[in-house]
Amino acid sequence: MTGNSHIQKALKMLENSPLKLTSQRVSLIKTLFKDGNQHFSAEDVYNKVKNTGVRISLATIYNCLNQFTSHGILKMVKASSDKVYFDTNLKSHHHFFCKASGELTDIDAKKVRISKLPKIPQGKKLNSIEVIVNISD
Amino acid sequence: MTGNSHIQKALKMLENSPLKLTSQRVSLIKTLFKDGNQHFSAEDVYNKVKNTGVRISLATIYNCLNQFTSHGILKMVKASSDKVYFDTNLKSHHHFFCKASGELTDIDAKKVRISKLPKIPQGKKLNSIEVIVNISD
DNA sequence: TACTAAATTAGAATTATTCTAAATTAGAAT
DNA sequence: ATTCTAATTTAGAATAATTCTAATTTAGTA
Repeated sequence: MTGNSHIQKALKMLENSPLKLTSQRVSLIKTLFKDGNQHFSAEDVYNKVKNTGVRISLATIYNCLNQFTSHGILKMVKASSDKVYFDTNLKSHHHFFCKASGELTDIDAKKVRISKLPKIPQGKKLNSIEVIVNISD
Repeated sequence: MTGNSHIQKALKMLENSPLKLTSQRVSLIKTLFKDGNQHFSAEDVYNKVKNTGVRISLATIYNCLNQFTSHGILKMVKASSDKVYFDTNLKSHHHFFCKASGELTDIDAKKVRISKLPKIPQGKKLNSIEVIVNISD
């Protein structure tokens, strides 16, 4: 184990972005990408980081998560919940969402095939397709 | 025109539900279902109703929209926005969402075919599949 | 007509998120 | 190395959507 490759890849993306390499951003990435694909809210991240001993303000957490998202280092997921989740899985994929438990799980893009789609409205271009499979107990 | 059939159908659903037939609920349904399939936020509804001369408190709007949703008289839609939208289109369908304009448009279920889907996790059951086609200018 | 549980309401409370303005810092220029 | 400047961080205030509270009203039943 010569360093976690998820972390390395994310740090590389940060370096290649116009964002400055601050200690907060580096700590954040190390915490977020440590355990592979994960979903978390801003509050989750705030606590996760706090547990590592580092202290980053909630405002900074929000700032960074949003900036990471707009620079492709994270994805944002909105399921039928009341808060935004961030996703370290950057590959194209979909989600199971269980409203009762609030649980969000990845679905590999390969496991879903969309074989028919309507034409995109005049003057607009396709950006992404999100499939949310709502499940319950 | 012997009365709007969308309104009639929604009112029938209200009557068949355990919800009481209050003047607020009836006004709401008449306003919401007047123009066919529509998407609106709670605030939109509040203003829409106010324009008809009727006054219903915002708390009641929220209460009713939520109750209508859980009794199948409305659908709730969450796109990549910061508020919840309610949808009078009860048929199974999907959505185009343009983040820039905030515009949400229906896609008929027939225009989308999902020909492959992963198996549902242990002990859970499939509830619904939501496809959001994100578009931009 | 009276009764009771459900519904409505104003306004307070809550939650997630963004904003503000002051202090700090990364990275470029010297 | 030192200085400089724009970007970043931060605490705390502000905002926006939504839910809660507790008092009043009402629908539908007895």
